[in-house]
Amino acid sequence: MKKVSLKQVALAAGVSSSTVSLILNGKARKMRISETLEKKVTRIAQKMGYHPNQLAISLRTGKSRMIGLVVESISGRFFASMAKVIEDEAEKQGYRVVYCSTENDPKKGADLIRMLSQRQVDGYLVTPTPGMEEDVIALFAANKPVVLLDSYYPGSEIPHVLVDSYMGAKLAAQHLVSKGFKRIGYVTIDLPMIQMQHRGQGCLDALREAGIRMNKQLILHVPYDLPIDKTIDKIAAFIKAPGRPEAIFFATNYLGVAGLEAIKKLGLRIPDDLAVICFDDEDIFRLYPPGISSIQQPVQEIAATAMQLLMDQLAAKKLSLKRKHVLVKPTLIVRGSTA
Amino acid sequence: MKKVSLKQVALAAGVSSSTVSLILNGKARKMRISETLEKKVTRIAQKMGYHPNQLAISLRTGKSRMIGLVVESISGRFFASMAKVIEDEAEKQGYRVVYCSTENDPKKGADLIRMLSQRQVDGYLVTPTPGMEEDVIALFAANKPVVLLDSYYPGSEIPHVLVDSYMGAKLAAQHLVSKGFKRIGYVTIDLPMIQMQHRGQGCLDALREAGIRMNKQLILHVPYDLPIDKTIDKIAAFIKAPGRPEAIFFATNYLGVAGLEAIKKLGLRIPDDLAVICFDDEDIFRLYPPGISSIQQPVQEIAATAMQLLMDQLAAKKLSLKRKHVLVKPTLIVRGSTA
DNA sequence: AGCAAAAGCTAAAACGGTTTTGCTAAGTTT
DNA sequence: AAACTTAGCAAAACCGTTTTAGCTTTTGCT
Repeated sequence: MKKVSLKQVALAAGVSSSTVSLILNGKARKMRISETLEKKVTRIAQKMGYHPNQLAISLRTGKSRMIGLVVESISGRFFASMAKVIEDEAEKQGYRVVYCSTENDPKKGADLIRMLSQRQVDGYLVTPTPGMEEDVIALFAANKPVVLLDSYYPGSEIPHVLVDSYMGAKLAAQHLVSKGFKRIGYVTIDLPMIQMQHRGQGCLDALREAGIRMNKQLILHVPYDLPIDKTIDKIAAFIKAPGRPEAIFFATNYLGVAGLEAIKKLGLRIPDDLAVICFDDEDIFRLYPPGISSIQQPVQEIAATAMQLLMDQLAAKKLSLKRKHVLVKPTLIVRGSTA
Repeated sequence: MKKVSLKQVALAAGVSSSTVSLILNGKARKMRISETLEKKVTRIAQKMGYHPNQLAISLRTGKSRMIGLVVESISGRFFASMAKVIEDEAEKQGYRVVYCSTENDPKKGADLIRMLSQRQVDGYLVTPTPGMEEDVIALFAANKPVVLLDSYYPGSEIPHVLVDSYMGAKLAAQHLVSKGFKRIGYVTIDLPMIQMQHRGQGCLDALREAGIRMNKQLILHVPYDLPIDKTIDKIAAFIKAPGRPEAIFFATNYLGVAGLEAIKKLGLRIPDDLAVICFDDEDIFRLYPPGISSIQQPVQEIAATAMQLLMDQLAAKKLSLKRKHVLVKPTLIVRGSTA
């Protein structure tokens, strides 16, 4: 089944390996190989079950036809929803996708970039996490095709595509306001990533414009490396603190799910005791009674656009793209949790 | 950042590339390279930012240090829960994992195997799906390390590790019986995979042993390629059919989630109107009120064992393993849905 | 007939490493 | 002093493919 090399085919056909290579790559015409021979070699290669060694091809040509996808967590929803779209898109263009997750380990990100580069991937799709900034920027500076997903590095020119966090957060907050809620809580994660700042700002602006002032007690910053049960406890404490919110806006779906657990633990009813909305949708939000409102990211569009940007870079030698930074529009999904 | 080759390091150090290779691979001692030179070359390589081209190494050594993981769906839960464990385990042994999904496309499975083999992966972890049987068997026959997950091919000797479906199904059915339910429905998927037969048999035996006879109307076979909304409708129809079940046992978590949607649609209350238990746990089952009972697979154990089996094959030249077929024990998780 | 051009294919270098063998010079034996 | 070791490194073969630059043999033309 394996181990059939060009050389063996050549031997069997009684020709040189270059001839076989030319024929099998469709360059027979260009190289004036006779049709008779072409047919013969093709048949023999077929019969012997020849399949080229992709490693050798990559080594020789310098193109691996692989792109690396670096995400935060391979079990996460972002990955799950993105992966298939990206893979399909890549396949259409003849590329394979290699998935990697940083698992929030600052140094693992750098390692992964290095590892992908050693394996000669042609392009990189990465969701920026703290700790890999220099490596990604170095990569792009070295003229490697890179597209950032879900976030970006302010000050760097690296192409990216992500949802409009500011707009999404504003939509969510405005929705809560329109439902008559006054004491609106905001639960966010304590990570220095730019989109988190945008979400906070969007929420703040919406409330300010509605004439609602936000005090510190209505904002919860959850440390990013807190274990899940501690996170739930922290949110529960936040919910039942004096001056408790009537509605909560969770800035990520991870926090939203933790929030649901906290609410369940406290025995509160949604939306009667507490309304809930969450940035970024989740399977569970659709199903969980009474349905959790959310800000939905157009995942399909993000993935497709990112691949487009990447393919542009792969194709172009030096051609500078026009739209390198894409902001896609989120959608407000209203469900029972904010009724 | 890139493009530093062995040769360049050798040139810079004023030695031959073989010397550099030997030193960088720790074979300096064995080859009696002077310590002075070793230090010097190491330093220079470091300073130049040399990183070996993995493709070239693989081509030369014949080992890619990659293993291929072929699953049904990359967005599915099975993948999500398995991937991290496998990746961690692989990393410990210095291997990278390449993920692929067949997406239930019979011919894509075969393509993937071929593709992985062209990329010279060292070993294969695959969840068998219809349509790739011959290819996987051929692979194993060609002496490639292969381990099957989640299912297996009866009659083939390929190592596998999976949960004891028969026992799991029996546990679930017995649990329902012990709760006093008489009219127990069984919803399964119409796929010819062996573990599905075991689940059906386990359920049947449990009921028979309890003196409950199962009639055809209490069994629903959902066609495997039915779109999700049709599946939900079909389950809903099954639930409200004459002679409706008091409790339902879903044979897969996919069916279980669809079932929850159906029940929600019908406005039934769990467990008052209908008790529910499901083979294979899901995140959502923990959270979904009142908690959905399930048969939990020890995912961690499955993944670790599978990697163990694979690594054994990778290490051994011909050494036949003792335990090639592993059946792990499932656990009954009792939640509110069967109270 | 003589010569250039075209046809049809191959040799060889290159990609970037690993690994075995070989060569030289100094040190050790006898 | 001749014969062996041994230390220290370089040469070269090899992995499987692509690709360019030839090398023969025909064919076409005058």
